[in-house]
Amino acid sequence: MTAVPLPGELTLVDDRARRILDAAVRLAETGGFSAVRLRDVAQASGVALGTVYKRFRSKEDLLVGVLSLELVALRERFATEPLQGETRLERLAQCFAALTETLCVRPHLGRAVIRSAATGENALAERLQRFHTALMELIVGAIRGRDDGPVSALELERLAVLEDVWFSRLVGWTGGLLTPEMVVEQVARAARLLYGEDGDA
Amino acid sequence: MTAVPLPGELTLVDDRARRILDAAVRLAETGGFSAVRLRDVAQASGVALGTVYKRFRSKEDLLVGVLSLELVALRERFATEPLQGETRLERLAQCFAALTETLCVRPHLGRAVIRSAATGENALAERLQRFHTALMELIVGAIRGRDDGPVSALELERLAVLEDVWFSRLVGWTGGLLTPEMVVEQVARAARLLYGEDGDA
DNA sequence: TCCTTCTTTGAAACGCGTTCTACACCCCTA
DNA sequence: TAGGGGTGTAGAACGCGTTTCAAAGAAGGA
Repeated sequence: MTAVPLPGELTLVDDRARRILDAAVRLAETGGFSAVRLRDVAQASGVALGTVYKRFRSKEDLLVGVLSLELVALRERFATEPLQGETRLERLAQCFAALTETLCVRPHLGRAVIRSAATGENALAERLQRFHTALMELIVGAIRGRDDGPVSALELERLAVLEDVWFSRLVGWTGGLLTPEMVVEQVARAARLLYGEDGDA
Repeated sequence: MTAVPLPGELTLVDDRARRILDAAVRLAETGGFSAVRLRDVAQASGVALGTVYKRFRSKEDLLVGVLSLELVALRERFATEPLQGETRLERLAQCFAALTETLCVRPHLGRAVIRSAATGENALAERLQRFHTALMELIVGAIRGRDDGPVSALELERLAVLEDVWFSRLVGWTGGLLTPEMVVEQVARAARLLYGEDGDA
């Protein structure tokens, strides 16, 4: 009996898929994208190669699956320890700093995952769409103050822009053009441009 | 005698490299990334496979080279027929519309090229850095009005953000999530967010 | 003209993502 | 107890990016 993934939900993977994802993480941590050889993934997770392809459409699909797991972990972390910033702009910066840190503390893994997400394969669209939605929800939840009302459409547009900036800069990091600190700093600067220096709204 | 590429310059490719790039364009136009098989590129351009690898470090490198060629063509077009918009914001929107159109009129080619640029290979860093610089110069030149002064640092930051938005959304297009019209529209909207609705500054 | 060095060539070889095939297993229903 | 559909497995096979290598040109320099 295999668990069927619900629409919009990131998790809900069966036992085999979980082991496959774990193996992919281990391999990517040490050697990055190229070290995630699907034969090795299969062996390390104790399944046949065909089973890997039964769960994931491609190597990139698998690594985007890893990305989703990271997001779930971060979501739980934010649930237990909310961001501390006074203003929304501060919390925004902290949020993207945490997101960046999550990907950059294990550089090989982060690069592999981002590269996979950036590939732009049509087969990845569905998974990436879900990831995008979940990320947006995560950010919205993380930056909302205790006594804030609902986020406006304007706010959502700004957040989408910031997400784009973040993604682009991460690709720059992946390519060796930027450091994680630069990524964080530049997203924060973009946020200031969008919100005005004061950080109200 | 092989032409040595000057730093910061996109063109200056020798005859063989040019033929290789042309062949890559032809193949990518019809079948996209996967149709650009380097054996075919070599045969179609009349050189040996080793020569292709002498000029380009990888398949992605080759396709980023194609991207640079596109940029050169667009630069010449802007030089002969400047953008017509009244306000800087209008010209900005037109500029990104032209950029998007350039990539999206031949979808297979555009997707292949963007995918290559998004790969985040360290080996591509240098070439992409040059491309990025040239693109920035192109945009700055294209949106400057006849009687404008030099662009401010603030303006450059805003443009960098817009470039990020554009890139991210193009990746979205590549993945089948967005249409070219949506890309253009959303970049324009981001510009309005950054500049304020009026479009001065 | 001969030697040296660099480039190009043709072809083979390697690695790995991806697909395919044949077979075993398990659960279900008749 | 027999049969059948779905899933997993082992392993081979295929395609293509990339590397390697020996041999052939090509372009100076003495």
